Amino acid sequence: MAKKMNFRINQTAAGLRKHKTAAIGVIVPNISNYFFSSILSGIQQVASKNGYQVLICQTNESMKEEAEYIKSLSAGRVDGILVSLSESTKNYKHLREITQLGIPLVLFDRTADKVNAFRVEAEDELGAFKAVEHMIETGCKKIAYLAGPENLINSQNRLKGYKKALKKHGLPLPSTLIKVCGFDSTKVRQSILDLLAVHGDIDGLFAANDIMAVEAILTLKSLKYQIPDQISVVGFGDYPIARIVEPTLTTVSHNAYKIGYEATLRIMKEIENTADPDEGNMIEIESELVLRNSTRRV
Amino acid sequence: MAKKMNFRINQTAAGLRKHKTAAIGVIVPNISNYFFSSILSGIQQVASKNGYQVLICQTNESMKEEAEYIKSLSAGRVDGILVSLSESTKNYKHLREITQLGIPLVLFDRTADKVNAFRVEAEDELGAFKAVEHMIETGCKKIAYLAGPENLINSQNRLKGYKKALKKHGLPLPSTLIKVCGFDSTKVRQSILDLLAVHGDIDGLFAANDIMAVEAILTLKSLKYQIPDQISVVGFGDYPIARIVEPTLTTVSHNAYKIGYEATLRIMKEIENTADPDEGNMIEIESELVLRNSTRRV
DNA sequence: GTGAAAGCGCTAACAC
DNA sequence: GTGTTAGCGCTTTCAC
Repeated sequence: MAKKMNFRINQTAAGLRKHKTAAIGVIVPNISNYFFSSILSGIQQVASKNGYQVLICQTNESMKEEAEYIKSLSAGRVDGILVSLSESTKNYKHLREITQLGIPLVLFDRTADKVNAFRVEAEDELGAFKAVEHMIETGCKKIAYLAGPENLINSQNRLKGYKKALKKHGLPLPSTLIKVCGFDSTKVRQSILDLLAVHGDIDGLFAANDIMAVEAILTLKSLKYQIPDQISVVGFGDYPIARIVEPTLTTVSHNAYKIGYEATLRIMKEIENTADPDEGNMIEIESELVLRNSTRRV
Repeated sequence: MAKKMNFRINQTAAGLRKHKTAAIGVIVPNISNYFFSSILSGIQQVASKNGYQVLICQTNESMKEEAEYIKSLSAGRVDGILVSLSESTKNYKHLREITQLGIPLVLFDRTADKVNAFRVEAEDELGAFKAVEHMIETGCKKIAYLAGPENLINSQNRLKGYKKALKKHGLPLPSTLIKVCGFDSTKVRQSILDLLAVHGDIDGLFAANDIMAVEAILTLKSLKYQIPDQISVVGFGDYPIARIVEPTLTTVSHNAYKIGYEATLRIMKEIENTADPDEGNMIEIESELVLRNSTRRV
């Protein structure tokens, strides 16, 4: 009979009654960035399979928008919230509010350890370490770093990995080898010119993401540098452009899909009160160095 | 007082009472595809600015999942639905159901004119026509076409544009010049080998999207063809890889963001009953030919 | 103007 | 088992 009348339960009413919306809110800096869209794809897949809808919000790297979305989502719209912090997020009041309201919160990729929430991170430090060590092992003696936004924990961790690798192999680290570009490909060309003006003998360049790395390759080629023979280049993220640029880009692969997958598993557990307390307060998704032609062979 | 207690209205309850969820459902084949993620970005931006939340669902090109999401969304979860059809969608029963329920529906990009819903489309036919005419005007005499999935209206329209351009300029069109690859880059290499076996004198190649076009460039380069001098290549979509591949790819730019923007404007009008009846039942977002180095100069 | 009350569509609890 | 009812948190209406 219900079928005959094509009856469908109204999720809004059911949600009101059950104090459950069966929806998860996701806040990301930029939907159309390949890395985030891959994470979103993972989130959507798992959530959907488990009967949750996914509400997606885009902060455009603005802390203000981030706070507004959090407010809006936490007003009974969703059962739990996944957040990847914006570049400009410098305090975490808005995040603490949702945990105080008792709404489950999980941070992914762009995280903060000053918030009491489970974190799903990429292996930023280890990934960067592997990348730089690979450059050293293939003969680089002077490796510059195009860094990401300074207040992002990811940038800080990648910088740590870079420094660690240099230190381990006894290479000097003048601070002038590091240029902060902030994930922004428009600053890459000038940064490289500045670097080369001070250090004409750079033989390696590590960039905080693939977009910057590809821009670096294009810049260096326009300056008639041979890649990888004169300068090796490594990126971060394994974006589609990494396989296309010439030479193809050696890069640290992130497994974005798995980050989304794990973050969603965790938030569902928190919503359903089945989270394992032994799991700790974070997991790291393994990063893998993908060797291509912008670095030399061993 | 309300502020002091940090009171926030419960959207679920308000939605139940007002018969309004202030949410828009979006169904796309693949979130992590650059074209769709750019559209989603546009949708999210406009919706959010107008007080709507965005619920995103991913069909993975499956008609079955598409139908399930439509069922789920139309059960009182959203005020209107935006759909971009999956590759495997061959009938439209599930779409007609939502219009029968009185839920506003707008189709975007991957549309169907057999459904009674407003459509926001890219200029597929005109874009393809411009692309092929440009190849002809720069000296191509025998242009092959790597086609997309046959049942998608976009593929059909691009094919029309291709044929129209050849016809206008009096070029012959043996059916063996058309290879259906289905947006799938894995089939490109074999298709090109097959094409060249029959037509060794091809001097132009038009691909239904940039992913295929880039794969074509890589294949042709591996076969020692000079691009664009021996063979010109044009793609469709203006993905980030188009600027990176060597030679850089001439392609038809879609304005994905605007497609999302316009689709959202329309669905909001339908939800709020302010849709202009004079607007017709579709709009086309202008496509633009972006000239790069995979085609010759005039 | 201010305040009380009905009811949106559902589910959980309880009575039969 | 089957049927009835209260109430989730809000908005709208209607009475004051």
